[in-house]
Amino acid sequence: MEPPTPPRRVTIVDVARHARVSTTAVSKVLRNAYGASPEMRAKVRRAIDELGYRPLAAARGLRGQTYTIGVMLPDIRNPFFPEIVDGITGRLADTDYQVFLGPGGCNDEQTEARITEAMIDRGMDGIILIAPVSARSRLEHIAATVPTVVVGRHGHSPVYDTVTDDDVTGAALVVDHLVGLGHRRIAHIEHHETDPTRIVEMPNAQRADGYRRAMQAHGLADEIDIVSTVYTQQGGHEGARQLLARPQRPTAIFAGADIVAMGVLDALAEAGLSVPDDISVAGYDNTTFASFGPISLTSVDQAGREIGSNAVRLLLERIAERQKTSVQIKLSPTLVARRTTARVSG
Amino acid sequence: MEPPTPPRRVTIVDVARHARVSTTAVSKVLRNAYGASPEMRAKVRRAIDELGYRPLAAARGLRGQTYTIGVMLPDIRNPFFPEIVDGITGRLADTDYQVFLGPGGCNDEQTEARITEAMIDRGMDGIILIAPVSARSRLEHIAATVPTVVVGRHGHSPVYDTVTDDDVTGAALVVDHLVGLGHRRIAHIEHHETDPTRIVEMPNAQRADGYRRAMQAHGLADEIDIVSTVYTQQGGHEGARQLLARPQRPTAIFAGADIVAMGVLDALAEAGLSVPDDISVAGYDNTTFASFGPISLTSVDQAGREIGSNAVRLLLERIAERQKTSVQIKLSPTLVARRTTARVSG
DNA sequence: GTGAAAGCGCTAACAA
DNA sequence: TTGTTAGCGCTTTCAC
Repeated sequence: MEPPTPPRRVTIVDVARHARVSTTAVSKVLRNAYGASPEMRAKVRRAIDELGYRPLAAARGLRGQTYTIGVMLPDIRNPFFPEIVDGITGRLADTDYQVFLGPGGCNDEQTEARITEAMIDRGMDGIILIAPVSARSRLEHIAATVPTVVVGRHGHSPVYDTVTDDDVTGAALVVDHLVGLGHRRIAHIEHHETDPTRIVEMPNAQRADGYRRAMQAHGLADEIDIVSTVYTQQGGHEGARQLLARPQRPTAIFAGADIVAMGVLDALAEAGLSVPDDISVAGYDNTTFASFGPISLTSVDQAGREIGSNAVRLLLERIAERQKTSVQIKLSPTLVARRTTARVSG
Repeated sequence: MEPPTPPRRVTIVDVARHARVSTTAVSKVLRNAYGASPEMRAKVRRAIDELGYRPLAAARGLRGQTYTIGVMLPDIRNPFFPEIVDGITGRLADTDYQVFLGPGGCNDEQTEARITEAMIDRGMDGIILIAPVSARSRLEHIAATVPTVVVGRHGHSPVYDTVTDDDVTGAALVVDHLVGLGHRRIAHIEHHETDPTRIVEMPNAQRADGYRRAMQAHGLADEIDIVSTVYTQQGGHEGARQLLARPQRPTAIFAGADIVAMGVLDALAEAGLSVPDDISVAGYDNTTFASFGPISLTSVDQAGREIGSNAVRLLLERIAERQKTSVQIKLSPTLVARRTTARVSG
């Protein structure tokens, strides 16, 4: 027979009694707070170990902190996000904080709202929003309630910090690379954006903009050719089909995301075109896909770990100091040239 | 100037006052508990809406439930897990429960312990462990503390429910398929397992076993050829290299996971072998990789959504009824034949 | 430096 | 059916 009721949890009172001190003293030791002598600390620590005591976060949260940080991921499937999460957890490994991931519903504002509310309701000490699609007013509302860091979305706000990668530069890296290989007819597949505020804040828009500017800088303004679909494999497939139907088809396709590039490769294979001999392809994000040998996709690396660890750093600062100022960090991407791009033929 | 302090949260007392009822009444309405007239319910609901009240989960948890379910993922990078998570969140969408994901540290017992403890400390009402690697005693310890469902690990326990896919059958599906295509020298790449209890409980071991048995059933006992590496791309690469070094190399390789198959394809490409003309390759899990056109990997589909939704169902049952019995659900996989397997040549 | 006591927001006995 | 009241486990004044 199993014990029908789980054994009662060890509480701070048990520890206090066992160490022959007050619960206040134990609490102070737990929080490394001022007002406990070294001897007292030692006594309490021993009692904690002996009883196997662990504080109940929910109870702590009622007065103080829960030592919990929520990370909202818009799409667990996107292979770029694990990098960011690693950066976050890595930096938090030595602290008392614990990370929990809120599974976002693939770029759906409603789901985002539900998750962020759930995080706030659970007393999370801070929130990291990764590539949120919600309206800026929503983000500011969240940030007014709980310390917040927004990742992968441009546009400053006084109430939250941001960590982004320079998408304009990233796009330029790709264009420079392709131009360097002799390409001129370089097309771009972007994620279609309608919302006016998002149009400047979302990375996809920035990439398209970076592409446009870089093309102009190379004197290729007339060759600018952008297809608007969505950042999915299907979107890439569809985009490539449209580009292949052009009277003069491009010699290179710059997809706004690796997953889009996958769809492009797929469509090119169906059309009987070989990469990179007939056409060059580049992606963005340098996901696991990209590095995988048989694919070997030229891509832009965003240094996800750094993004994550910077986000945590800012968040902890915000939690600790309740700073009035907001910080924006912009990291620089690098190009990873692989086998899907080559010197233009013919 | 922003308000320096976030506006005080609306509490159950505010709602009670606004609706001119007791806090008990509000609490009952929140929990759909017995003992509130329809009129009272209506009054309270209105007050809740007007004030925009949301209960604080931490405070609820101190006496009752937190309406939070924790899902431990051993490896966010594994593209099979999102399917399971979708199945979980899908079934929970209409309930008051919210899911949070604990990012596991890639099959590390220490990290698993930390995450599960963190979940318990945060008063989660139930826990779903996906493919945990911890010792069975650890799992039973967790299950004794909080309602628990274990996914993707064979072996029954009276204290937790399990949902698994029939890995033995899945492996047999692959072998049958390959034998049907005329293959006889079919090799398998497995994940090396040392721990004696895990050796029977982990899916990888079951797949290897299924392979062995299916080979025997086809009278190919002498052709059984297993390479032990790990379930990673490198593991697959390494395994394939070992197999290619055989005096008589296999005509087909059955990798224990899609990610392993990726490494295999990589190694074969390096060796100048073409798939499936020179050699057939099959994976397991039917991840996004597999379905991707240029790869088009034959694989075994585990119906992740069903696994997830079944796990939640069992967990909610356990939370509600504190049942003394444990349930085991075993789902059946299906084979998805694609272009990496073909009739044996020569 | 230390501890008593109040209270965080909610639920659950128990009275009314 | 309704409301009163006592906690849940912790942190935080505020005395000492």
